[in-house]
Amino acid sequence: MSLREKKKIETKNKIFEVSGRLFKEKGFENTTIDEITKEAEIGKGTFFNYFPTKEALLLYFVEQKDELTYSLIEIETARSIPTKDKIKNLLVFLAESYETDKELTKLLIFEYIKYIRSTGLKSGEDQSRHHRLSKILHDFLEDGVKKGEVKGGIDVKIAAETLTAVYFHSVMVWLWSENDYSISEDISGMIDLVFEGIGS
Amino acid sequence: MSLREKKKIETKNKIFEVSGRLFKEKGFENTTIDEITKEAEIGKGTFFNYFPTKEALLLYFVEQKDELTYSLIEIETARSIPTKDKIKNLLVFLAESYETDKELTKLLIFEYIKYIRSTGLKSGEDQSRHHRLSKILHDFLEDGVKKGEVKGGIDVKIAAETLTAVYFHSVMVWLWSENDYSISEDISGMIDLVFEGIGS
DNA sequence: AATCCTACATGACCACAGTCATATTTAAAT
DNA sequence: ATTTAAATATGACTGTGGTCATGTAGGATT
Repeated sequence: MSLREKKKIETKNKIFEVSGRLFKEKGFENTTIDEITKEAEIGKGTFFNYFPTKEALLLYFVEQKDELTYSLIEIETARSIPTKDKIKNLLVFLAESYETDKELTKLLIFEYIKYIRSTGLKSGEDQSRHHRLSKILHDFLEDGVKKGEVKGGIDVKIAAETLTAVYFHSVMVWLWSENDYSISEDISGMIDLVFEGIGS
Repeated sequence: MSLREKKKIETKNKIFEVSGRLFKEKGFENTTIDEITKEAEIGKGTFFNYFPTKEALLLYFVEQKDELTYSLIEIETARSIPTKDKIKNLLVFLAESYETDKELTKLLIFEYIKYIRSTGLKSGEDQSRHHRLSKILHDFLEDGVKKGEVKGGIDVKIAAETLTAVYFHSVMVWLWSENDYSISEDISGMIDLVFEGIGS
């Protein structure tokens, strides 16, 4: 590895380290680029050589967290249990992983939307939460059909989307609710309902 | 009405008029407060006497559009048709009302989230899209139960939330998709699924 | 009609994200 | 070694949203 590459990595790490600390200390909005660059002992312009915007930095944290979460999930859900339980476990686990820090999650979702708004989810490049989750659910459901636990006649794709919808909606409502209720029950109830159907 | 009140209304209208025109001409982001105030022939500070932020202005447009839409809906859905169709009509109608201007809708949703993020949907004051839609669906479903078109055993509240979830999710996915497919079919398919259930 | 009070108007000013021309450091070429 | 080229660093500068102390005009009080 050349000297240049070493320095680059070093600088990027320094920015992470410092900004991570500052964000925790005083929040994202109250931390300025000037502060970060001063603490990291680099010029202001240098920051923008590594991250195009302040938000891009935040986004990196999101990606890292997601990476970890999804890898955990894939292990966890490999167990062979009833399809419905598997789906419940998955969605509840995901939801609970946000439960630790409501404010941060709000911020991240917000920045995420801001991001996809400006970039427009270019050409499948971004396998975003949505597609990823949807795909996993899709697999679960197909498996469920094979095992006879899910109706054979349904469109698995639409079913996966519906469950994804239920999940995201629950998280959103929970995030912006004042009182701290358990999101798990909510999701669980909706999944039951989707399995049973509401038509008579 | 005093002269003061008249001037106030006049100024507010002027800001609307001018900003509406400029937003259409060059987009929200590319329109500066300086431009708006110059065109409206007011001081820059004056703008902030009427709207706390630039986004607040945008939000007003949202509210006005919503007001119109919901009043139309309440008339439209009074007709006595099968519950499922009623729900389909409602959600498809709502979704299609966004279909005319994808970019603007994105912007509005984004600003809306930004707004509720900062204010936190204080104390029921904001009867937001979500609660409003959820309530209408709730009524529809209860009516459906009475008419025997919806299962009696289910929790109507959860069912309403599930349908709301399906709706919002469809709109979101549609908004940020590249290709222009029909959102109506999507929603329609999901509603069918929720009525039938996916469990075997 | 003179005085006072209050609501509103105003633009100089500030904070901060992001840019860019220039400088510096590293690597390659000779 | 020297020169050349390319990558990276830098901070003065800019654009813009938002603030605030001060000014001004409408309306009440005498």
